[in-house]
Parts: sequence; C-alpha cells; structure tokens
Amino acid sequence: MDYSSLINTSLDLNIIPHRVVDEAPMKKVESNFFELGMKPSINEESGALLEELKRVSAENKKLTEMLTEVCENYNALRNHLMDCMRKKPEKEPSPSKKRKSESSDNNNNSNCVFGITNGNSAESSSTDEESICKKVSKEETIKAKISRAYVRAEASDKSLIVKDGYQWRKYGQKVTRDNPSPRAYFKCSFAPSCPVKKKVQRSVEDQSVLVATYEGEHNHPHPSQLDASIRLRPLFDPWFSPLFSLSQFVRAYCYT
DNA sequence: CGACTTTGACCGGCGC
DNA sequence: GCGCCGGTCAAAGTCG
Repeated sequence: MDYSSLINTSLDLNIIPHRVVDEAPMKKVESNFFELGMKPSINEESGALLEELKRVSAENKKLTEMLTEVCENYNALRNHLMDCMRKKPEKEPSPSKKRKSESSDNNNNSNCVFGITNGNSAESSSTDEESICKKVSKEETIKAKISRAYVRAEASDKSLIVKDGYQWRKYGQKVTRDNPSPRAYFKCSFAPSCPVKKKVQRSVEDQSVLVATYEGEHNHPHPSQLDASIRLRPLFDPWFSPLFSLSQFVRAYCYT
C-alpha cells in the first residue's frame, strides 16, 4: 500500500466555490478597521498586512490559473483515453470467433472502466460518453455486473495478483488466443456463497499492466471493514472510497 | 493438516 | 457434426 496517499499534501487554493463566498465577510472586517479610526501604529501594521494579503492573493490567483491549466490538460487526456478505449474493440482481430458474451463484455468494459467520477471534469464528459455509460449500466443490470481495472505491475513479476482487499482463490489458468500471457481465474473465497469472479491477464499492449475483470457483486462487506486493525484502509480503497481522487488514481492505477 | 496453487482434463458455446 | 476456444473442475502438489 502506498502510504504517501495517507498524507494530504494538497494545497488549499481557495478555489472551491463555497469558499469564494467567504471573501465577503473578510472585506467587511477590513472596512471596519478603517471605520473605527485606528491609531497610526495600527494603521501601519494593517497596511503591512494588506500588502501581505495582496501578495498572497496574487500568488493564489497564479496558482489557481496553474491548477485550471492542469485540469484542462487532464480533461483533454481523459477524453483521449476514452476515445482510445472506445476504438480498441474495433481493432480486435477476428471477432467472429469470439463468443457473444465475450464480445459484448468488451464493448461494455471499454467505458466506465475505473468507476471513478471526478467533480472537476464532470462537465467535460461528452453526451456520447454518457449515452454509452447509460447503455452499459442498463445491460449490466440484465447480466452480471462487470467491471475492469488496470493495475500497473512489474513486467518481470509473473504472479497475476491484483491486491484489491478481497480474498481470492485461484481455480484456473489459461493461455488465450489473443494474448500470449496466461489468464488467471479467481473466485472470491471470503464468503462461500459470494458469486464474484475475477479474471487477471497482462495487457497485450503493455506487459507491465495487469487487466483485472470483475464479474458479479460481493454479497458481503469488504474484508478490511471487518478488521479493526486496518480500519483506515477502506478510505483509500479505490473500489469503495469516495475519497479516491485523480492523483491517487494516477499513482496507483496507471494505464498508458 | 488445512488452505491454497497448479495444471491437465473436461464441458459447452460457437462458427463453419 | 467437427474443431476451436474460453471457462471450469478436480486431483496432485506446495506451503505455512
């Protein structure tokens, strides 16, 4: 586990909308200072403070602009990634040989892959993407819920283990036609009745990326939620944490 | 000794 | 019907 994610190193840039509203009371306090007719020494001090405030405001503005630029870059990159993933199934050779369910799985999973929503980029998602996601969710309710995760791992590491907090029992391994790397089959072994299955295989494009495909939904709580010794962990579990941010995603799960 | 992994055999869906 | 392929089973092996 990446413990660096436990430390909040983010800057409070005062860009959150509800905080912008908070500027009004500050101005009110400033005006009160002058209205009360402060002594010259206090005026000097307040003048210095105002100078400092101006400087900090300018710095804040500069940082806000930088952050906006970073967000724009991220949105552009994200859209590009979505486009690539949408195009990917079309490039697959001889789809006719594939089973119906398998090919539809590919179509389903090319979108909404990480189950991550980013508040900053919500407005950037295209209507096309939304309609596909709606279609996917519709189909998923009919069939077993399927999700896919991309996890970076050492290319030299032969074990097909994706640590997601759950307990898995491997029940098979196969070499598939479209990928020289073997595919491992896992069942959730935390609860005997849990129907969830997981397939793990290295990406064809990038051998250092493990592709984990989850089928079904767990009918039991996350194991770490039951273990008091690691109670903090769910906060940083990408599959369950609302706090799983873009930066954490980039650190933990990176697909190039 | 129990839990887990490995791996060849088997099963069933699909295209021809 | 046959062969291909992905998915699953289950016996044997491994490990703590």
